[in-house]
Amino acid sequence: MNNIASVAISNSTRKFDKDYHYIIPDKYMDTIVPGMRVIVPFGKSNRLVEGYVLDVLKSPEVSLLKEISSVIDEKPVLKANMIKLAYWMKKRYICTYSDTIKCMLPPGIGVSSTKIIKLKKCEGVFKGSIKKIIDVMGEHGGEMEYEELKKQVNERTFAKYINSLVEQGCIEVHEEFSSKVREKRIRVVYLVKPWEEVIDDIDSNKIKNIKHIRILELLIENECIPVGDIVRFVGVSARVLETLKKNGYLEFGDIEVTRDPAANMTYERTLPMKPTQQQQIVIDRVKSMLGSGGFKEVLLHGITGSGKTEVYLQLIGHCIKMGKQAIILVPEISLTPQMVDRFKGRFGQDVAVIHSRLSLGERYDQWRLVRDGKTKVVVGARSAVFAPFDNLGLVIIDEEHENSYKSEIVPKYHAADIARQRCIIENAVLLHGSATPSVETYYRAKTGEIELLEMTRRANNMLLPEVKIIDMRDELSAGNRSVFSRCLKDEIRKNIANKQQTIVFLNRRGYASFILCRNCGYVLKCPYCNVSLTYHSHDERIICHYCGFTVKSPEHCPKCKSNHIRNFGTGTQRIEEEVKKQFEGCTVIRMDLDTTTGKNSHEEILRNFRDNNINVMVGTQMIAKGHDFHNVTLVGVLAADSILNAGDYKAAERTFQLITQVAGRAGRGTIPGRVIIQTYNTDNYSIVCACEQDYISFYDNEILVRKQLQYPPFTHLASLILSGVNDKQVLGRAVFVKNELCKYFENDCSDTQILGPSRAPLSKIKNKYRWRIVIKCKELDKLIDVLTKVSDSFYSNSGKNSVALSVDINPVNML
DNA sequence: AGCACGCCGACT
DNA sequence: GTCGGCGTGCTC
Repeated sequence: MNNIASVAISNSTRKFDKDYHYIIPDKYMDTIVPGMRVIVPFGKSNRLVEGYVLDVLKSPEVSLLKEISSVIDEKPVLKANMIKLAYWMKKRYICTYSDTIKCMLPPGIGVSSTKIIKLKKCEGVFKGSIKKIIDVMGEHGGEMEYEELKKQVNERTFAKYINSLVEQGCIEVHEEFSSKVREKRIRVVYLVKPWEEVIDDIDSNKIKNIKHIRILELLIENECIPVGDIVRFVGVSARVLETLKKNGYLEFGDIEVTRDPAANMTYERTLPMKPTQQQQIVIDRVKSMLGSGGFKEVLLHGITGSGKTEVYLQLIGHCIKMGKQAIILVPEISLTPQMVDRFKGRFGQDVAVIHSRLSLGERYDQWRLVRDGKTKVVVGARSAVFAPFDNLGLVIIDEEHENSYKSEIVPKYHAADIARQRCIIENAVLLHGSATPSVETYYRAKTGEIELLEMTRRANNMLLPEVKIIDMRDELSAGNRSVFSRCLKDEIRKNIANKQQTIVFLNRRGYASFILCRNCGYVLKCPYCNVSLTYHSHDERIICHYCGFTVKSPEHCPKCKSNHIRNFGTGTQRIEEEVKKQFEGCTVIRMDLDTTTGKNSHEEILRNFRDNNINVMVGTQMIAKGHDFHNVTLVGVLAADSILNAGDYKAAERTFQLITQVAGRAGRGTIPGRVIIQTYNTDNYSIVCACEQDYISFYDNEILVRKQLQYPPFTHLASLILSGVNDKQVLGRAVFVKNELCKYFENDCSDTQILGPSRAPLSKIKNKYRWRIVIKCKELDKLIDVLTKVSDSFYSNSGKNSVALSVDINPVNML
């Protein structure tokens, strides 16, 4: 008999996270299946906690098991595929079951408990604090929440008094469990008398109140109507309905409704377009993969404008026809109404759109629609990779190179890795799409690990913009100290005069400053790591973020000895002011993280820019994506090398991707666009290749650099961050971790490098000091294995000192 | 994490 | 002699 449940405990820590076995009581024998949440007694005090049933098995290995206390769900919240994924994630990300499962469930679904105290009998004489407790309870009708009572009694040893009162049988404590989200139910009314009789009653003047007649007429036409609607349409109070109930006409009831964010929207139905020849080849190839029924992974490298989205739509359509489900991931920033319209327009009710602006309730309902098989497609950002389908056919990751696919919180997963594992478990096809694929993915495609499909022609015959690179060293020697080159200034003036719009792009990253000589263009680099050194103002030193190499900030350029050496880091805000100052009467709008905090501010700014024909928009990467502004004919890229010098091994790649994308914003209309790129590194390959929109040359160059410096895809990186309030203590723990690492890597250390500990790039956040250890290792499995051992030993020997360890395997951001 | 057990100082 | 401080160890 399968009477034992293997349960993962919610909110556990690594230290005690494993499957615990519980007896399934007879009354739940037929209800409990894997994937349900239960309440179980846990720990010495048997406090009741939420748990997830991972498995149901036979006969106990140990006889002293506790029983499951109660069941939370009617239907499992996790299907078999998701439980498999949870096992895998726990290993891969060195986290807890609970961490992984929280990714899979909608926020707010978790139960929390409230302790309720009830007064039973209060015989005898009470004094002091005990009397106070009894009195307060009495004032509240003999029943109140534990926390509330504790607050009112305000005694240090409150818990003790409560325990003794429970022992005496004076009071009773029980726990109630509830979630933040639940199904939305509304009150409805429906007829209980046959409608023929109701009509008779009306015709025979038995009912004299006109409002009663109106209500009954409505109910004859509609089976059941929400109370709120009747109140609104007929203009009566709910009282009137009570009267009708009393007279035996109607009855009240509850029905469940779905909170649909798209309920009041209409979408224009779009039909599949006839694919171009290149699109057709891709579609046919992926269709045949879908037909094969096994796991397949493919990269679609399609240049901007080659019509990737239409390919996605047709593949998803095919997937639905096969009776399978599909997930399409897009960067959060791309989840704009235009994008949603396109999917809703094609698939209607079959598609659920999940984005961060949904309320908890809306999210919960969308999640349930997917779980219950009521939708077949999910469009969403990173977290949508966990959509609870059970017959997955296809996962598409659009703009696969985007950083937003990497989670910044535990577990620090990359959506592509989760998608791959899901597709392996569920025999589905994984498609990465991008105009500028990440070097890692393209490498896998070139080496034949995954299939490569290409679309090299534009579907819409758009012209490439004319790109000009401006050497800012020339500007300086010509006496121009402004942030704008003379050329860009002229072009902006022209655009203002011609009533055409301009986008000025600046990748502002306050802390990512670098040191550059404005005379010769030399950037200070670490002698050991070939990355830029960064300036730390608090001790006026320059530091390498990789190995910890540091020197006092120099006053003269080490190369040309000039004193034009400067610390760089200009923000968009300063540029906005600068535009206003330089171009009289110019209207300007700024879009960056600081101006888009509001709910719809993002859309608002873009609409304002378009509709009011604002002259100049200044912004960070968020302006780089997706929007077609037909009147934008000029794009200026300031400090194109700002990321290049940020001290990250992905810097060149990111620079290339960003410039390629920003340049694509110019000339989307009929007038050809101009792009002006200002830089001190006119001959850097990432900038040159971006100007020519030449991905292949960029890749060929970059892959050599990666190989030479042993960076991904040739190794796997791990970043371990130790943080805590006491700087010395943190360093001490970092050294401990380093020693542990050396110990475990000792046997085959030949292809592994352990760098650090050194101060993390963000050396102090919220009063916590941060130290970092970076590991480069050729074998992922080995790396994970060692890191698991090291973090286990870190926690089992953590003592009272409060230093936290955060492990990120293959981080996308080294800053 | 939370909670109990356990072994030493300042109070009735 | 007891109350209660928080170090240590465990959680089916």
